[in-house]
Amino acid sequence: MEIDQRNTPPGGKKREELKQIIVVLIGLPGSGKSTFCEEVAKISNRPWVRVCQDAINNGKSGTKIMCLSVAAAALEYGKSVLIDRCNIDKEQRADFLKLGGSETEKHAVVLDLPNSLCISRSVKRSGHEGKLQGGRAAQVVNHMAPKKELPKLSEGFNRIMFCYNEKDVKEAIKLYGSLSLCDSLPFGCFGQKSVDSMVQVGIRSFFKKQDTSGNAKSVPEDSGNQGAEAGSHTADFQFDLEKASDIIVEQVEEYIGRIGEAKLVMVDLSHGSKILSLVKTKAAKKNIDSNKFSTFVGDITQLRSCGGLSCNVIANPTNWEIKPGGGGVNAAVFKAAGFVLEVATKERAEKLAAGECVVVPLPSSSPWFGAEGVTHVIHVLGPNMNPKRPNCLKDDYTKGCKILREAYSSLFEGFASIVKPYGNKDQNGKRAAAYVPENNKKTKDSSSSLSKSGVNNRNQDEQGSNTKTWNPWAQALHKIAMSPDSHKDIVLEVSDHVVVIKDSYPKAQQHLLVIARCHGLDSLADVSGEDIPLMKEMHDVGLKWAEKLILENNSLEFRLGYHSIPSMRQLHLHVISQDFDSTHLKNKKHWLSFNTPFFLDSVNVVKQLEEAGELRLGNESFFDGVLRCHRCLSVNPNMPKLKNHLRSCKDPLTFLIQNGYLISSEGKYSR
DNA sequence: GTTCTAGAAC
DNA sequence: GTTCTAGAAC
Repeated sequence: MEIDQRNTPPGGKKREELKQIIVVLIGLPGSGKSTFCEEVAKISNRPWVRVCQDAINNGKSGTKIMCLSVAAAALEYGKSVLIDRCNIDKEQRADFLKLGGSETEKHAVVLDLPNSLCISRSVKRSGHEGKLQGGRAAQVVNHMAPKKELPKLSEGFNRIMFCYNEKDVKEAIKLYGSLSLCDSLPFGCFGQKSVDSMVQVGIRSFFKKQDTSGNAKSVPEDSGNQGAEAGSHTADFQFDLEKASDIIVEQVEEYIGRIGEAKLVMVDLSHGSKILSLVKTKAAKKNIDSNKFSTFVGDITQLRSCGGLSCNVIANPTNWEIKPGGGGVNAAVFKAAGFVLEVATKERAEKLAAGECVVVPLPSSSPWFGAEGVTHVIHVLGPNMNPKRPNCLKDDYTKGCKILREAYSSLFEGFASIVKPYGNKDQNGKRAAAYVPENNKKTKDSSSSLSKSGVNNRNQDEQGSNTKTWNPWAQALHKIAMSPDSHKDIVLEVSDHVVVIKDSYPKAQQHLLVIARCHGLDSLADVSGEDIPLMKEMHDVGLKWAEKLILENNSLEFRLGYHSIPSMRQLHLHVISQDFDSTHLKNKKHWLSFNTPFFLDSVNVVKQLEEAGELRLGNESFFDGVLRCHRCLSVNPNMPKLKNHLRSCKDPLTFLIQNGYLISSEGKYSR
């Protein structure tokens, strides 16, 4: 099931690789950043997303983290991104350079127009998104101007373009606006005046932190020095091992009954780990079921690929700022999970106090999600007994033990909250496993209390349909599948294995359901490898109907997929046009259930079953998300506004096209 | 899943 | 005042 290569370029040429670019605009207020972005987007046929800090918060000014999050999502969806904020110094730019993959090109466009021009423009403008206008604008520009710092390739940019006047800007707009999907630009610095002349025009402070060595070091490697926690030492485990193992076993014993069928495994990288053997012995003494709690020697970041263990949830002994660094498990976890974990973490909590934890659902764009099947990371902060680190408890083991106990307790509470809904329903199904790294205690204290909002997430895990009771209103599809003859008025097609109907409450112009007729297949949770032929048949039937409907109206585009956790009983495939133009599309859940990873594309479901033999399902935490347009990725404040926006947004569905998920008159799946 | 509606948000 | 959301009931 691969994309039909014939479809994409109309010329029949083999599809070239799509080049994604992140362009970091650099310039004072009034330098023309927003105009640059708007002009480029206007003339370009490439899917640009403008990430504007002045308007990112429902049209109001937002935070850098919001910008990072939106930019990361846009890149994930195959868009190129324009970062429309001042990005005046290296520090401001650094996080944006970590976005995207190694294939993503990082460009800087410097709008270094005269300060006087920036000021006069800012003062005069009205209706500015960031409300920066009038006299205050002049103040801000004057304040900001001395802090300007010239970007360098060594920061991580592939290309830097300097504009000093309106003519330069126009040329840059033309250049970026003319880039088609697969075009690239030469790497290097372009248009830069000589250093001497720059000093002459009085931008001396651009050199504030300039590296005079002339070395253009590769920056991406130095991620270690983020935050106070970074250091050359690995996380020194200086908690008394006897005491620690007592507490661990005691806490495991207390919580093991509360996590249903889920399992706990404690992991250490080193053979002959003292803490592992102590815990193992003590757990055995207490007759803790070794099927439910075990120890394991191996790399926590590669448990599935190298250890053969299928785990969803990883406990991470982090630092108080919940940031990468430290060199131990924490550094490894952040590295394996990628930058999206940092973004997802920041959205849930800024810092942790000792003994606290935060549950972070891992975005599906994380490499760890795909490679190892990790769905959640629980960051937890333990007590610090190392005098070389701040907030050392010295030898105060009364306090230390209390905090360690709290740390494990909150960790297991967090884990239980993830697995609870389905964890104890299934007898033979998949399970969520929490991994408790050995050096799970460390470092600093923090004064602020943590928002534990992250703890209320539910996990996909197992939806044991054998035990699930379905409400009467949820039985309609089941009844149709079991006796299609009694529903001839609504059945479009019936075969031995499937029934096709129009959805009674279509969420788009065209919305069909391909329902499996098999007994005992209530939802994706019941599907296993043996159902692959059925799933393929459902896909083919859905595809056939989509193609038929496209023949009748070639502007329709379709997506085929399943809800991770359906409301209606009986496995059913949605065949839904991507206009989402329907009076029945009413609430957030309607939208999010089709436009987040809660919706699983049929091709991907089959692929996962073939490759892994089991499925990774989405969970209901996606329903907490924002209402983002599936085309241009803009965020809309409520459903009516989103629906209004959808009526006019014409951006291509790049993400779906790229992944071969979209069925349109332009192309189709191979069979 | 939908409908209805109280009350929150604007 | 109107618009919009979200929870209860089915």
